[in-house]
Amino acid sequence: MAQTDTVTRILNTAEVLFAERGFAETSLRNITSKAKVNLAAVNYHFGSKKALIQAVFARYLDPFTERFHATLDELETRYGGQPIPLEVLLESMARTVLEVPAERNSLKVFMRLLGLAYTQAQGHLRGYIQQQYGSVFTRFAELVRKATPELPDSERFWRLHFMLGTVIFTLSGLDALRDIAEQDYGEHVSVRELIRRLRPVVVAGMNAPLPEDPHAMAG
Amino acid sequence: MAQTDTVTRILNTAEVLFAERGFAETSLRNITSKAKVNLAAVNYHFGSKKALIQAVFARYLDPFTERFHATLDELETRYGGQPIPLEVLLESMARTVLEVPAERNSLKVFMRLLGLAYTQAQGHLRGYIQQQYGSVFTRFAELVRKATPELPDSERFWRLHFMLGTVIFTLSGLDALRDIAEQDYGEHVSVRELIRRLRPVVVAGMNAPLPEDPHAMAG
DNA sequence: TTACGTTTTAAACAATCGTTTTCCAGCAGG
DNA sequence: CCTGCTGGAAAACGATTGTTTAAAACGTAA
Repeated sequence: MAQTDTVTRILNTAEVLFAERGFAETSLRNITSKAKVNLAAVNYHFGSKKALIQAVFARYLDPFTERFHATLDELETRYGGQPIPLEVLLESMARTVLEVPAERNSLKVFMRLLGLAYTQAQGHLRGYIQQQYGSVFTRFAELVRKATPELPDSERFWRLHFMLGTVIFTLSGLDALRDIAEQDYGEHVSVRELIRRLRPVVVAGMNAPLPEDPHAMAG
Repeated sequence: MAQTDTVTRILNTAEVLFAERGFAETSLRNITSKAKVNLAAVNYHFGSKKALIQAVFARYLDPFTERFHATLDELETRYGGQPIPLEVLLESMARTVLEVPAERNSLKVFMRLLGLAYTQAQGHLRGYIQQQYGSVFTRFAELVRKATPELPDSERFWRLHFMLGTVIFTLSGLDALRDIAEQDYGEHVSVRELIRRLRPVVVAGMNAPLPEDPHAMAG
């Protein structure tokens, strides 16, 4: 199928350009010219630029959610009702995140896209991701709840997002940070090296003592 | 001066729209029409859209750096050579961040702009901020170094950026998160409430145990 | 008043955007 | 044969972008 070739060439080029410059700053002409396909091909195969953006995300998130669900299945049977330790949960998530993009382009692109999805409002994107892939996060959050029964629900909610922020923010802006680190310390860090450094920080953050309540705590 | 009125009305409108939609998604016509000034006023008073973006940042970052330098001066004389505790440093930074926008619009706008500066590449912006306001961060990092002498330099560098990511990511995407939290727990969190929750997490993250080294650690 | 520098205004600029239309090439089954 | 369908190519669509131009309005000093 020559059609598939055009589609994947568009997707491969689009994901890189989106990750580099963002959605609004990347025109369809940028994509199609670099991908060596006709301009109209995007609207022909995807329908619109919005749909192309969603397709780029789906190509990462579909295999990710599938594998992550499988991983959680496996964990739940292995621990058979017993709460799964927080470290195991986080480690499993990190491993799944690392696995998926290995087959495709790079983890950098994947993380950068996640960061854009969060910050670059784009209305439709956040809704699409929430609706399409929200279930796996809900499931993960429920397992984290069982792993940290001492945490008030609202406190755990916020800490999960704090940690999500740490990881996505770091890996999303990795290129810029890597440049600074390299010129400051002359050391080049790999993504896996970074995740190794992230783990104890994330675990410590989740297990931090509860904030003292100044007036009254709603938790 | 009627000129100042136009300038500030442009800035006030621009910062809100930039924070809401991003830079590329906000046109000069959006700004000028909402600000009820002529379209050409932007190019007349600021020169270009890029310059307007930088001016928006400068209006927050100039007073911030000035106050933060003053705060650090005060801390250094109070502790007279002794290392300033990490909690004090973080607390001082948080207080300064909270102080500055109180006079103007809202903390939300300030944080959202910082998030955009990080993620929305915009080449010129990152360079501008780094070059214009890098010194105060360098000074802060040096004080953090003295406060955490047991940390390897590279480890501290990364953890500082981890924590920066946590705070900026959280407060930058606050609106979206707040919506989710509100519908999940029915509880409305204020920014100060969030910072109260952030503090123990950040401190714990900075003081986390060092990662075990799998092969060899360069730090 | 006249004159001058500053600010505002309306209009147009060229460039780029996402999308649509039109036409053509290739290949299937009747 | 030609009919129908799919994918690609070129061109044009109208809309919107940041920026510039030129003239009008303003306030102030001579």
